[in-house]
Order: sequence, then C-alpha cells, then structure tokens
Amino acid sequence: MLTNRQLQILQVIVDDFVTSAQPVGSRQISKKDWITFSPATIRNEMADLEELGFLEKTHTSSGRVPSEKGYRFYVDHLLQPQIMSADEVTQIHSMFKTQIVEAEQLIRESANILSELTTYTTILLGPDVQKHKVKRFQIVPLSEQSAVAIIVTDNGHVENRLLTLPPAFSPSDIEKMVNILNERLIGVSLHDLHRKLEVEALAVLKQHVRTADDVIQSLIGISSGQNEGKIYYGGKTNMLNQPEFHDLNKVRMLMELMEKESQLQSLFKPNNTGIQIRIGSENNHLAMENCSVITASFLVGEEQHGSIAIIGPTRMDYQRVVTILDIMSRGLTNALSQRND
Amino acid sequence: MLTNRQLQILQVIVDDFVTSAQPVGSRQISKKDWITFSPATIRNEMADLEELGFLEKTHTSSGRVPSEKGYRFYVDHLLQPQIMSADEVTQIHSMFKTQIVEAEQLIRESANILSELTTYTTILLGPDVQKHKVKRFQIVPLSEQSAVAIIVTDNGHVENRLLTLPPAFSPSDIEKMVNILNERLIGVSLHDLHRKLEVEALAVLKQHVRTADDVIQSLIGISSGQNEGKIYYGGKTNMLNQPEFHDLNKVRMLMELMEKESQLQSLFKPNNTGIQIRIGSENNHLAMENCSVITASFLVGEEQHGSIAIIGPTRMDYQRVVTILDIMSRGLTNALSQRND
DNA sequence: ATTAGCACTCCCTAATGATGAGTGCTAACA
DNA sequence: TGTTAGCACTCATCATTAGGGAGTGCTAAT
Repeated sequence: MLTNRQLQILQVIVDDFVTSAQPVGSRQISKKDWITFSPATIRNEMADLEELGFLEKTHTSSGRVPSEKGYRFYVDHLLQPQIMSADEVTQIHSMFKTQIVEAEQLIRESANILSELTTYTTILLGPDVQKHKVKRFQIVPLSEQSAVAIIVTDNGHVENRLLTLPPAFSPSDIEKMVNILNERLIGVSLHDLHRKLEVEALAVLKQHVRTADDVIQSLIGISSGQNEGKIYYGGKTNMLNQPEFHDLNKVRMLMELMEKESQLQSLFKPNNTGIQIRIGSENNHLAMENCSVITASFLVGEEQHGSIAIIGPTRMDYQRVVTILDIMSRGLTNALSQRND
Repeated sequence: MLTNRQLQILQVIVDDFVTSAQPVGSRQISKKDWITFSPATIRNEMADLEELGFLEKTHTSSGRVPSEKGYRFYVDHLLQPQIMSADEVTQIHSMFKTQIVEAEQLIRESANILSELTTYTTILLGPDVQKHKVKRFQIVPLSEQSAVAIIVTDNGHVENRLLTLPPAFSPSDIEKMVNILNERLIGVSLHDLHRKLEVEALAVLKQHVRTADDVIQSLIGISSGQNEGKIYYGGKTNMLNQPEFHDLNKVRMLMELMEKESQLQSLFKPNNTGIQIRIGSENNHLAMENCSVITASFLVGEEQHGSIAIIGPTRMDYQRVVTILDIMSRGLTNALSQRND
C-alpha cells in the first residue's frame, strides 16, 4: 500500500505532467506550498514509486513521468471531481435548453462542444440502428424500372434504397408487396429483418407476386447495409495540437484508424454503462498506444443507447474530461429520451 | 516565346521534380539520353527560364524548382496523355462493370479508388440535392406527438425529418395534409420547395387543417436543411505521405479546411465542365498555397452533376491525375445516367 | 553558339563542448 | 530512524565548428 506522502507525490506528478507535458522533477514538486518535505525526500519517494511501477524516467537524469500503471492508479483512486467554470456549464446547458431540434443536429453539436471544451477529439456513436423496429414499409416508384424502398423505424429513423424493378412489374404488384410486408414485418427489429425477409416473406411473396425475387434481394440489402449506428466526429484536428502527436507517423496511424468505421465500434464503445477509461495499451491497438479513451453512454428512448468517446493522449486531463462527459451524457439522455415519450 | 530547347528543359525539370521532390540540377538533366547538350548550356537556359519566371531556386547554389508560373505553363502546353498500366485500367473498369449497386456506394468507392491510384486526396461532391424534384410526400406517424416526414425525389433521393405534432393532430389531418402536399408540390425542385411551402401550401393547408402551422415550419426545415450535395472523401491521410506536408501546421490548416463543409463547394467545385486545374495560389486560400486541385464533373441523369476534386501538392503528377480523372468522370457519368433512364 | 574549367556559395551532417536540469548516494542532523 | 544538505554524475539541448558535396555563374577556349 502506498503511504500518504507517496499518494501526494503521485498526484502532483500526474497533475503537473498533464498540464506541462514535461517530466517533473523533485525541485518542482517541492515548490507546491502544500508539499512540506524537501526535494531529497521526494527523490527517495520517487525512486520507490518507480520501483513499484507507477513512475518512469525518460532518461537517467530526467524528472519522472507517470507510467500507465501510474495513470491507472490515479484514475482509480486519486480522481477528484473538478469544478467547472460557470461559462462552461452554461455552454453545455444552453445547447439542451434550445427548442429541441432534430436529434441528429443535437448529437452533432454535442460532439463539437465536447471537443471544444476538452481540446481532444470526440467520437460519438449514434444508437445502434439494428435495434430499431420496423414501423412502416413504403415503396415509391420512380420510373418503369426503378423505385425507392423505404423503411421507417419506430423512433423515426429512415432507411432507404434504390430498387431496380423487373420488367413488367406493375404498380399493383408493388401495392400487394407493400401490403404483405407491412402486415408481416411491422415490429421486427432491423437486426431480425434480414432473416425474416429471407425466410418468411420471400415464400409468401412468391405466391402473390411473381418476379419478386430480385426486389426482395434488394430489400435484404437495406437491412444488412450499414449495420451500425451513425458516427459523428468532433475536433478531429485537435490532436495535432498535442505535443505527443508531433510525430507524423502516430498521427497517420490514428487518422487511418478513425477512417475505418468498422473498427470504431469495438474500440470506442463502452462495454457497460457509466464512464469508462482505457489507458494506453489497454486499448489493445498499436495506434492507440499513447492514447487514452474515456467513454460514456447515453440513452435514446428506452432501450437504445449511443456512446461518446473522448480520445486524447495518455497525458490527458482525466478529471476534467470525466466531469464534462458526465454532464454531457446525462444531458443527452434527457434530451433524447423525452422526445420519444 | 520559349525556344524548343527551353521547352524540353522545363519539361524535364517538372517531370523530374514531380517524382523526386528534389531541386533538379543541370548535370541531372544532361543525363537524360534525349538531352544532347551539355550541363553548361543547360545552366544558361535555366538562368533564362528563371528570369522569365518559370523556375525558382531554393537557395543560391541549388538546382531549380518549377515556379507556379512554370507549372501553369506545363499544364497548359506540355501535358502529354499518359499511358496507364493495364492493371489500373482494369481496376477502374471493374468497378463500373459490377452489377450497378446503390449509387451512393458507387460514388464512395470511386473516391477510394481515385485516391488509391493517385496517392492524393479525393473530395467527391454528390449532385446538388437542391435540383432534385419532389416525387412524393409521405408522413408516417410514430406516436401521438411525433411523426416522420419523408420526401422522395425524382432520382431516388430520400430526405426525412422528425416532426413534433401539435396536440390533437389526428391521423385524418395527416392524410389530408399529405394529399394536399402531393397534389400541389410534386415536380417542384427542393430549391423552390422552401418558398412554395411557405407561400402557397401554408395558406391552403390552413384552410383544411387547423394547427398545421408548426408542422409546415418543420417541413420547411427539410428543404433548407442541408442545401448542398453530399460530400465523400477518399484517402484523407494520403497527404501525410507527401514530403511537403511534413510540416504539421500545413497539415492542420488543410484538415481544418476539409472539415468545414461550407467552404468545400466554393473551393473544389469546377466552374464549368471538363477538367480544370488550379495551382497553388490560384486556389485563393492560404491553406492551399502549396496545393493544386484538379477537378472534373460527372453527370447524374440529365441536369444534375457532381464533381470530383483531387488535392495534392503543387508538385503533383498532373499528367497521371488528369488521365485518371478523365476516365473516372466518364465512367461515373455512364454508370449514373443509365440508371435513370 | 557551345562547352570545359574553375572559383564560389550554400546546405547538410557529424563532431565538439558548454550549460543546466535532475538524479542517486552519502553523510550529517533532529 | 526519518529527513535533509551536499556533491558527483548523467544526459538532453543548444550553439559552434569544420568538412564534404552538389550546384551555380562566369570566363575563356573551341
């Protein structure tokens, strides 16, 4: 177990390093007026803390830098709720107070405000579309050969796809088809739709409408199309301001990672509710070795939830981000759940 | 007017510099086996070309580098159609040969292939939504208080927006409303829709449906929402590989520019058809001082068109990009116009 | 008109040394 | 016994220096 003095020192080192990005030395620590012991004592304690794995040196005669284990300990035991400036609180709340506009607009705005306030990068994952349930099918013919299929889900999401109609596919065929689909598939989640279409609907439709095969195939495409929630970014370029990303290679790896939408879910989605912090290698990804991710989730309606991830260097202002994220996720839950009652 | 020899030298310098990114000296030029004169002669000619403003030196005793004027002359007079490798041609054509999938998918894919083939960054502006014409209105109620309004356009684009219904807005009210809208507004372009809704529809609707005010206001929101075509990116990180972007500040400026969707239209949209090249300061933007943009447009259906922009350093392989872009824009026009017949 | 030769300029790199921040250790102190 | 002052040592950083090399401009010879 760490002594009280060691806790103090660890705390100062993390706090100082987070703001200065410079290794912190014994002298610097001793200057804090609530630190009563001398640099020499601090040096001894630091040597111990290093032996225990909480601190590291960048070279033999440098000051100390928190190790991953150090950060981990810090966020687990040393985090203190931060007081935010009145301005900032207003900035967040004002967003939620405005007449609730389009949900998407709100989410987009949130991502921006978050990255503005934190100076880090925000990734906001919209609720998983797969859980939405079908509310209505619709097929709108465009010409002899083409039409648009539309699926409206229970919470207002709209999926659509262009269909190529088989020759001699009449308007009445379309009507029949839409009716059958609406009879049988309302309430089915998009996730199940794929299978249901293939197994049940296809058989029934064939009885009523010839040449429905191709059309159904296209419809199936809708459900399997984009199978994850939408992704919103905020402050993508913020990371370029962090000294740890003056290395172009790191920047490139990170950017490439963020372009690959498929990976984002696994990397940035929290595995349960509440605020979660993943530090450096805990992210299990080479490009994120020097990054920490703080995630939170918010509710949309009753079941569905989106998630927010803030990505910064491991030398991140954890306290601040945690408080902001907490306020923000609650705010979003409020705003997005009341609209669906 | 430039002598034949000067033309040759300018051409070699641009070609060499484009591939090597190093200032090219007289000795290097004389090594080309179709160059018959000596380094000394070349030096004299280069001095003349510099005086004329086509070349620059990075320092007193360096080789020469093309100036903007040099590039401009090069693209205007020295560009020769490039022969592409069979592999590359196949890669492009194979994309168009596959069963025509979703238009959006095709465009997205194009952006990726383009940036892969060119090693530069691609910005692809989808057709201007404002020109689409309304094909069908639809309002799908979700609950007592909310509904989704859907507008399908003539070429299959779907716009949608959540509506908050006024209290006691009955299903029959919705039906009435949809009917009126469909009667009056089919064929109107999204661009005009805004005004028509405000001026004509509002008045008529008020007569038939009380409390339609708010709903109409929301509908108006659809048309004025995103008023430009969709934007697709390809190879955003490609520029990081170019030596001229080893400077983090330039990278940041460029990235920030590309995030600001509002600016993209004016910067990357060609002002008429055909392939256009804007070099360095011709882009009229600080962040693009060291960049060139090559743009082309493609047709979707009869009137509408999207545009492609390739962004690279001024030291860009103009010949190659121009040929690729030409193939690609024709291909896209073909693929996207036949589907609408 | 072209070219060989040569002095000159300037970038780039590696080597050198001085400076200073910070440490670990030892011995003195309370 | 825990704390602290003192000191030798390490290492990054920065400025300076020197050598090498690529390339030019000029002049004189062809």
